[in-house]
Amino acid sequence: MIDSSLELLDYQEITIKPLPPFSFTGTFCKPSHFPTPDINYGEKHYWQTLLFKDEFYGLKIINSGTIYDPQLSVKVYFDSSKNTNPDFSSIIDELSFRYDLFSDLSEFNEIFSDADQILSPVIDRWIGMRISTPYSLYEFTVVTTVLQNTTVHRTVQMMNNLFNNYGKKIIFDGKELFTFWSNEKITTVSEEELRSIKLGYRAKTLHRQANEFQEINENNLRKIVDSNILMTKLLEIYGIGPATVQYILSEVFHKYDLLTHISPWEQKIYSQLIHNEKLTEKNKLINEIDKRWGEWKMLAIHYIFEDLFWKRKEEKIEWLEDLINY
DNA sequence: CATCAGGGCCCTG
DNA sequence: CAGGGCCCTGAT
Repeated sequence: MIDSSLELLDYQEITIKPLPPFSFTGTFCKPSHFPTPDINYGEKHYWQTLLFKDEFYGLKIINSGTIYDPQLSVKVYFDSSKNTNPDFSSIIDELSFRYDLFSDLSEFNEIFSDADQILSPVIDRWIGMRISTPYSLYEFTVVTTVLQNTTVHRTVQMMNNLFNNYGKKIIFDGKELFTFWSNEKITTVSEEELRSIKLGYRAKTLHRQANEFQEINENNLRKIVDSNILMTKLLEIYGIGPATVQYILSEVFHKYDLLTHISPWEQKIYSQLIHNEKLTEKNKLINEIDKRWGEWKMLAIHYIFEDLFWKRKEEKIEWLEDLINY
């Protein structure tokens, strides 16, 4: 790429105290997600880029607290030559929403941490974990679009092609990471060009979405309380169908009370974990999940899922390997 | 080599 | 409301 990289030397350190209990690792590190070149994490540190209100930022998030007295130290790197007065308080608000830092999960913990056979050992390990995302709705929609009808391997390839062509490479804290691009940028790119970076028919989807997002105000969508109303709105976006909308509802908007669709590979995983069998009928699974976890079902599923993928990092789980197509 | 399915969705009939 | 088409790639 001709576009040169941008080095961010100045930073401001801000402190956020999430609502306890809070799991740093559980909230920031998601082993079930595929890797992207805008994020990097280690034991106690997490780095990501951020495109926020047309400005590029680099974030280093440090766990400087404990589960019951949580604290995050966030170094916000910025481009002091152009961005002389960054709005740090808006950045704090945005991170708080995206990572769901202040939600109260005490009811969830109370109901399930002792009595629930499947959940209680998982909550034991991951108490305070949030369903979170580093992304805006637009960015998340791009991710889910390149996930559709393909293997993880090719998804990774498509994301890298997108970041290489439309992202901005920034350097901060010794890290070299790409930022996401704006939807405006994609509106100026032809569908043919998108096809040339091997997005296949998704080129059309991404192009239409970029245009549609000119009219979408994410902050207004965040104000919608009713999950069903929000779901209906989201389904109006081209390329968002029943599978994708579930991920968006829980990961972007932190709505946990809707489960209407189960994809084939997830069906196999739930069958194993809940009924200890190869394949349970979809409706039976949906009913069982609703009966067990009610209003909290998507959060419960997330806990179980991430726990499973953490285990997978330590030891191969045979029945699971077959379901993950790399 | 050729064929095919893969963490869906849109569109048509 | 069921089912074909969609792009590319690695597996067979």
